[in-house]
Amino acid sequence: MSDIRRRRVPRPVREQQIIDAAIRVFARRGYHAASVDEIAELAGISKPMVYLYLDSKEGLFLACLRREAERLLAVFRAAAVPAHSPELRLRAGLLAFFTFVTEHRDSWVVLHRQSSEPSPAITAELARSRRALLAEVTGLVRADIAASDGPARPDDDAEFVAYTLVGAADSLTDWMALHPGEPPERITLRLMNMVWVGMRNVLDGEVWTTPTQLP
Amino acid sequence: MSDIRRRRVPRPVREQQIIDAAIRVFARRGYHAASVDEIAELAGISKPMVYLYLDSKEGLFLACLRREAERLLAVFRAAAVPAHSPELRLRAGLLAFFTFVTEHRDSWVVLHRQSSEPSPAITAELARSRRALLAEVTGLVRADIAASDGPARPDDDAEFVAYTLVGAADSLTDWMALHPGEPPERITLRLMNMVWVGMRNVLDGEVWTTPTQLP
DNA sequence: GCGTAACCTTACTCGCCAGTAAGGTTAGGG
DNA sequence: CCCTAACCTTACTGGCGAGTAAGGTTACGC
Repeated sequence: MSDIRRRRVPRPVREQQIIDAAIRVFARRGYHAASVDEIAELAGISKPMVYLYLDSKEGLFLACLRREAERLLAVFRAAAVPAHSPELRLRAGLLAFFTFVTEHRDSWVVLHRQSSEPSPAITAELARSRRALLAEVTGLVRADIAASDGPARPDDDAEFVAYTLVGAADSLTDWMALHPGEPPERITLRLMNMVWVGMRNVLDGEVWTTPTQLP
Repeated sequence: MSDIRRRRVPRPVREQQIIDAAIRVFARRGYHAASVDEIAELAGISKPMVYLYLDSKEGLFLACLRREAERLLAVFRAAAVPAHSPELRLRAGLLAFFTFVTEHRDSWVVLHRQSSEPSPAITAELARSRRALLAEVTGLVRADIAASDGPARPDDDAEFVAYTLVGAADSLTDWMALHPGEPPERITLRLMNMVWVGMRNVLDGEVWTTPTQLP
């Protein structure tokens, strides 16, 4: 480290340290159970600093949401560049996602595992960031529709596929925790194997191909 | 209703009413933000009754978890009977799930959308109920492996597929909220279309069938 | 070298909520 | 009819945690 026992730290740096600590605590305890005191202590600072810089517990949480949503989206967009074919874009996007979650597990928990509605502002920001990710995925899926030779499908289908993909990826996040050795590449590969063919089925209209007996 | 303005209600009935109310409040607010007072009021009763019958806030939450986990498992098992072919079993299981969530949205939220760790006992019970559902799905997937003619695959793969399915189904729960008209049958059909073929790919070993260009 | 702004702390207040004490009321068995 | 157990209430306590008041300390520009 280059900081020679510097107790006093300039505001922009300290703000990031506070947000770093907050993400860890919010992820571990959830919004309500997290205490600002614990966050402050983890950031190596006392509570009033948090209020001076981030305004309130809600403001602190919003700052976490905004910063991490931005980060995740940036990583995702950088990977799924339009230069590739639709399926390679999707593959790259998934790989970027799994890599991100491997490195920033807490961020994903804060962004996507919040059940309650602590306040209108938080509900809104949470909805914003989730919609942004879903929109990105839906865009990839739609690019695939355009590349397909079938008739134009309603947007419903792209959205449906996007929800399926995001949900699957989120759940596989837990699977990763159970299998620490597994590299993101292998998970991406297996998930691609599992959904790529099926996506075309859904996007080309619903034709369940192999019913062996009818109910 | 058959109750002729009966203020006093026998314990077993009242307990269920309290749990009903608790599920609604826990789903809406989350474990920590939920107040026992609000639950009591919604159950048409005063707070000490809750403590008399369910012991503590934690005990109340555990009762909710146990009752609803049991319910969901029962519905799922009743639908996915071994008499059908593997794919029809899976279809029936998914349909049962989506039907259950349509009718008992709050139960699913309480069972599956809890990020924090309020107490060791709750963490344990939460893990138990999730593992039970995953085990059920993994069982279905394994039945499919047995029916497949490929070599015996490691259990990893069945578990991987189960996580993907549960995650996708959970996320589609949100999609359902956005499309209230959509019947569970249509969602099940689309999801089957999307994953059925791909499952075989994963279970038969990873062979990404259609890469158009390599990275 | 000194003053001022930026950085930081201790030590509070105040409201909310889990949990409880103490006792009131009705059903229904004898 | 009456009395006891089951049902239910009002009215508290105690602690935790968000938010703040008041003031102390160091860097750094001039």
